[in-house]
Amino acid sequence: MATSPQNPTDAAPAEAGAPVFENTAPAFSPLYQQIKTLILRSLQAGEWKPGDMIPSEFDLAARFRVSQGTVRKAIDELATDNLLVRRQGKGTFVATHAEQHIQYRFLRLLPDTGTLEDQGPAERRIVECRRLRAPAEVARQLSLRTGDAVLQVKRVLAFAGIPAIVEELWLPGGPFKGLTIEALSEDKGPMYALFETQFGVRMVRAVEKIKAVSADEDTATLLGVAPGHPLLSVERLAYTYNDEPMELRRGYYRTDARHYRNELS
Amino acid sequence: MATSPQNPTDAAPAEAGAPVFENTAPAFSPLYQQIKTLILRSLQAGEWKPGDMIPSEFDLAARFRVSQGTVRKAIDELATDNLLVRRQGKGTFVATHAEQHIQYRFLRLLPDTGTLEDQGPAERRIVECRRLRAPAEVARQLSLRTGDAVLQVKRVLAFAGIPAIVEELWLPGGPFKGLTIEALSEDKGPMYALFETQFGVRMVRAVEKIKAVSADEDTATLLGVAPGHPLLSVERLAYTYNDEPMELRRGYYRTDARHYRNELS
DNA sequence: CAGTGGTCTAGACCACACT
DNA sequence: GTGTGGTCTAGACCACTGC
Repeated sequence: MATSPQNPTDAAPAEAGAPVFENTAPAFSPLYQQIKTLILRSLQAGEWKPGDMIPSEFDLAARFRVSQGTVRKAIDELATDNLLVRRQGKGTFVATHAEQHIQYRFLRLLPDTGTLEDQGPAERRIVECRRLRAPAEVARQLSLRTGDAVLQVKRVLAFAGIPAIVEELWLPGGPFKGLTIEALSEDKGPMYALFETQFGVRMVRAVEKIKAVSADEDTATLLGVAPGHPLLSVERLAYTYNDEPMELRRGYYRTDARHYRNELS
Repeated sequence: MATSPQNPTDAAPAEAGAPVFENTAPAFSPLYQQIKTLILRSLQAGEWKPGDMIPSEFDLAARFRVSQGTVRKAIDELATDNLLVRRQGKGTFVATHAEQHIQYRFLRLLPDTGTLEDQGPAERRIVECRRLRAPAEVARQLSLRTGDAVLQVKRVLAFAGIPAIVEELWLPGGPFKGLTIEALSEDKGPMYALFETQFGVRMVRAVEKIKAVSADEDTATLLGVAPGHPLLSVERLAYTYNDEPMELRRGYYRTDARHYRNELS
């Protein structure tokens, strides 16, 4: 490939698939960024599914007609974004919520004392799973129109028999068509793993807004505390590949014996 | 430098300062990691202070007798850790809490509605600054011995006249010898910036534990809420360069019109 | 203009995993 | 052994900043 994207030389006659076209737009973007975009596109299109091994750096370099080092830089950034996982000697894999040794990658509620995997796995109980029309606020956050079909799921998470979290999920009806309370209840493992295998939806990142609130009657009952008990209110908006919002989640966390852990840097 | 750390060739007679000595220990670490450690050591030693420009990649490469690309990789990682800041065309600089266009890098409390820099800057009021002996729990977290000298600071932060945060800081007495309530009160700008300029202590990262609690009498009065009002309890342990804990901070946040924002990925 | 970081390439060799 | 990612080098050129 040319040393300058604007000035291709003999080595690479720009054919179909060649990612270099700088002269078209005022914006300049480095080759590795273009490669990154192309890889992302393949991820979105489902060419490589969560858990799959993607082609080797060398193969991708040939496919995109750039050097292996350029592909490497693209993959490096996708790996630090947790979209890909590199494994030396084996290959590069599409990240997945299943099979990640940490069971709940997005759950930040930890016990105040004791180890990480102390009192066993979380016990899940699905309370409800309904199909209904999106309220205005839910629709806005999910980039839908008010009244569009959405799924509402309520569930309770407990540790060692003691309920710790009650939460309500809102999912767009289209991508999650066919989701039933039975499928949710029977499933073992993270819900986001089920979303991947059953609906091809991979949650990539999320933003949470946290507040302290007083428990209302219903929530207090579900969590086994007195009404008015202080709870952490956690509102999460989760996104799939293209910064497309795919889940709105509102949870109430008991923090008597647990805390929400956050790392700043 | 040699292509193999274990097998130096003619080009670089290992002299003082050469970072390569793989045969001494069973652990293998890549060259760029060793360079990273050496740069970190210079940062800790204060050879380059916050805001300073460090030598160019080329100069560092000569100094450490490695290629520029290897230095680049080391600096890349230090930059993603927010220890260094690269500025194209200008140089690489030591990160600082002052002069960062975002005023409070570690403060995650945002207004529910409105822009980032909406209702003006935070108003700070120092309530107290005392020198005393470390309680057991404080000492443990700061890696001190019970009874060692520590500084305790209490302050209130308000936005547009409405108090939003009350917090209590514990600082080790040694590094912060001479810190007075006057210095704190007169200071404009982030407290962590003052720590850098006055005490040479740079906070690099922090871990926060978040809970929901009910306001006690004193806290309620300071924050202008009723006792029992739900508050966010935020306990922060902040570290300087060598993962050395340097500040314990316990804060209570009002979250009526604000929320703690967190990004998951 | 010179100096800095940023991109891209090409090739060599190492460490690791599987077969 | 073969194939993968991981490290290291050397050199060329681009983009940005400030003199």
